[in-house]
Amino acid sequence: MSSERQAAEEPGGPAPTPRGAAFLLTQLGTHAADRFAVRVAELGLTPPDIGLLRTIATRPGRSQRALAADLGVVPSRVVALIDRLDGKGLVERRRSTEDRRNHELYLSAEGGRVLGEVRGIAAAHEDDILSALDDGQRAELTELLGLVAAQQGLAPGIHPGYRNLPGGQGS
Amino acid sequence: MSSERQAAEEPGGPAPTPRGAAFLLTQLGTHAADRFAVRVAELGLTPPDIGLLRTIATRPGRSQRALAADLGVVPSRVVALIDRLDGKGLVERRRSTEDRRNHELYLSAEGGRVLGEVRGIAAAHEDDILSALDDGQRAELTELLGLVAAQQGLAPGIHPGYRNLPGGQGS
DNA sequence: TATTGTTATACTCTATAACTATA
DNA sequence: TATAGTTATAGAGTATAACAATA
Repeated sequence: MSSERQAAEEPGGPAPTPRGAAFLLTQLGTHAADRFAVRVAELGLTPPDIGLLRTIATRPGRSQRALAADLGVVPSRVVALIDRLDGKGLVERRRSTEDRRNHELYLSAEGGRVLGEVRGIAAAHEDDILSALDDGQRAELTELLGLVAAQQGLAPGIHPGYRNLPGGQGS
Repeated sequence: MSSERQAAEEPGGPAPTPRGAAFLLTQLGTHAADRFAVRVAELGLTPPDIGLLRTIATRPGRSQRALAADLGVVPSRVVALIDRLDGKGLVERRRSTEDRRNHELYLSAEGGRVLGEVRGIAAAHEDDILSALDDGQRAELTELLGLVAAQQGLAPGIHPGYRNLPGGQGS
């Protein structure tokens, strides 16, 4: 926040709150995540569920271990997440015939259908969040965010929220 | 995500992961929050701590109840957060002389000093996150994010992460 | 002996509800 | 009776470590 003003030197009013781009990013990122969570909750799903469905759809037949590595979470957490989706009939575990220790993960037909619904929800969500901007501004914003994400080393489509870090407020 | 492609119709490769602006926002927002958390951890503070320090600095002398309302959290949570900061000597609770039920909240001298350090950290954080962009692009991004934040009704400087919503992955 | 998936356990964060003191 | 702050408790989420089956 190179343009941030200091509190003690403002006699007229107290400390300004940060409005730098980094703060705006976390503020808007949390807001967008919250809104999306509300939307997919109507399907009985949580945002982590969605991430799993997407990842399995992208590369079907992989093991739970490999999925855990992709997402950057511990294997035991994948167990609990898959249990949920398996119980809902959205994901199937199939014992590998090559190595019977492995579970190959696949989306069920119903899982594929639900993921299609999620795509519709995501599109509506995008329109909602960006409703302040016209098409040109949306393209501009998307390009700038893409540049930042690439430079910061964020894997396309993998949400860093699967990682384990302290806190949660951010600036 | 109006430009999102469908998985089943891509024979060459499996489902693409979302790259719309809304997904980029949550991805980058979470990433920026994580990075900031790591930075302030060196001061022994968490991101929620920072938000409290900032809010108290902005409007000193207010009650815990009022602070809870500002941040959108339950009063009992403010108790725990202030306990932390009080124990570190950064915040002072003073019994109101007008209504002895109230605790007026103030930053200690040390608290003000630490908040100054946080401003430096926030500036370095901003430079880090935006290092992919030149000055013109940073201004452009900040303006676009400001438009979106205003339209979405986000209060300047108040982090929505203080709210209580399900999930955490977002799109 | 090493690896996959699982279970058992503990820890952190946060909300709800009951309680104390002041009004 | 109502309100400010506090304490006690419970629930969700997630990690670590021990375990069983398979290699």
